Amino acid sequence: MTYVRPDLTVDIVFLTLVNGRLHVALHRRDKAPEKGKFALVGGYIHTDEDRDARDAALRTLRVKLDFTPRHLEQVQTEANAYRDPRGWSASIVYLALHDLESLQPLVDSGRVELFDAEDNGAHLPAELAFDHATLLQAAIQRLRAKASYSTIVGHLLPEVFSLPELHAAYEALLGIKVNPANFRRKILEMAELHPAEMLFSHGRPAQGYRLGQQLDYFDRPLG
Amino acid sequence: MTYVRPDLTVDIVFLTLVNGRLHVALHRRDKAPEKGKFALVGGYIHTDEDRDARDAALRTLRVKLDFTPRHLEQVQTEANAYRDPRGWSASIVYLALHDLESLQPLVDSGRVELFDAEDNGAHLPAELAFDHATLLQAAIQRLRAKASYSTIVGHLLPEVFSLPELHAAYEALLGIKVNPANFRRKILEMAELHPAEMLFSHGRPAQGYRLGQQLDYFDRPLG
DNA sequence: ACAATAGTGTCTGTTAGACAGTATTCA
DNA sequence: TGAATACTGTCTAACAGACACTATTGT
Repeated sequence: MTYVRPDLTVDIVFLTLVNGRLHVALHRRDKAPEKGKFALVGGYIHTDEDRDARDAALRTLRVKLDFTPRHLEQVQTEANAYRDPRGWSASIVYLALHDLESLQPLVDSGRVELFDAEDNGAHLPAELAFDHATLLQAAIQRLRAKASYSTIVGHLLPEVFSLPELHAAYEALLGIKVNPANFRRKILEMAELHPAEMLFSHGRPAQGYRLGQQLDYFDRPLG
Repeated sequence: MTYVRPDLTVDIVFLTLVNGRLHVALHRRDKAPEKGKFALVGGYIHTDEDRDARDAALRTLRVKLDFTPRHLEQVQTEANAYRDPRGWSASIVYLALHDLESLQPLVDSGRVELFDAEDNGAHLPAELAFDHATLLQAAIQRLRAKASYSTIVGHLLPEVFSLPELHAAYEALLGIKVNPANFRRKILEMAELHPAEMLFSHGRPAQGYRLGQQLDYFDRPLG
């Protein structure tokens, strides 16, 4: 006996920080179904060219946006009979993170639009395609959960960042206040941050830092 | 253009505790490919009867084992060109947990065999089918990670359990020693445990507890 | 010199961990 | 009454959080 094989796609929740608020990169669908609605960047897995699902996500971002994000991780798989009007379908959802600055060309060229994703999606377009509003919230929840016990927040910042910047991103993402002095002490103690060049802006210059190759996980929550 | 749709399956990593060691329920494959090898319980998604992937996992367990586990959660999706000799395939991996006692009939009737899954799989059958050895390790890693900041360990115990039992399971799973007095104070403070009937064994009877409906998550690691 | 931002030192209340002691059962 | 296990009280060292202070730049 053979069974009907559901469609298998990847969808990428591409997030960045704009003025301390999480934003998601969406684009308008140019094909039916859901034509004209805003949607996550995504696409079918191409079994002939993708070695695995992660490859499919990276290829999709490369082809549709000409971009490779600083961070990409699998979040979950949404697979059911009712998410797509065409029938049973499965989407492997990925979370992608990058800093705003290097993302700006994508926005300027119109390949994606950024939408404020805070407040449970209150500022998003009224209707997103398929179940993408749900997928988005799941990815944000994952990001927030990881934020308090890992260096993942660093992937929303430029490659070299200062501790005050990291501190601000941290506070924004978790919606809490953390004493700057204590933040500094804890993060330097728990995370592997590599000193980089100094960063200049208004007042005293700040020490720049770079993340280690791997995400590192804290033994206790930060904040 | 249409694309070849990969096979879409669910595989369930079914774990329980035997004498303080994690064991996994496996069964022998009775069909090619990989016929005769031990494998995770799993199967195809039936688009005609399963509403979603979780349903497919539950149905698979019901049909193949006549059993519904106390806890079932999605772990990750392994999707690539090389995990199945027949070609591109995707497996949505679920983690299932249950206490040993109520699982025993399954073992006795020969529907599954339990294997010690500790020590990185050193005590498993030499070769598991497909990439199931990898899927198993991923699920165990997830369980261990969640153990330190949630009540998930409780799902490896009978519905009513004592704090010393929970303490022992906790120590076994994480491979650490925790002072019993401190464990007791912390867990009662952070988790929602509902007092149940007393449990008798050798010495002084222990207060029985029952988990709340939802897993609860701690604000700080336990131990 | 002053505004602005980065970074340090130190005090205090809370919590984690160690450990001694008490309680309640069965044999 | 003693062995076995469950549970409680308390002391101490470590840590989180608060906050005052110093440092280094641009204007």
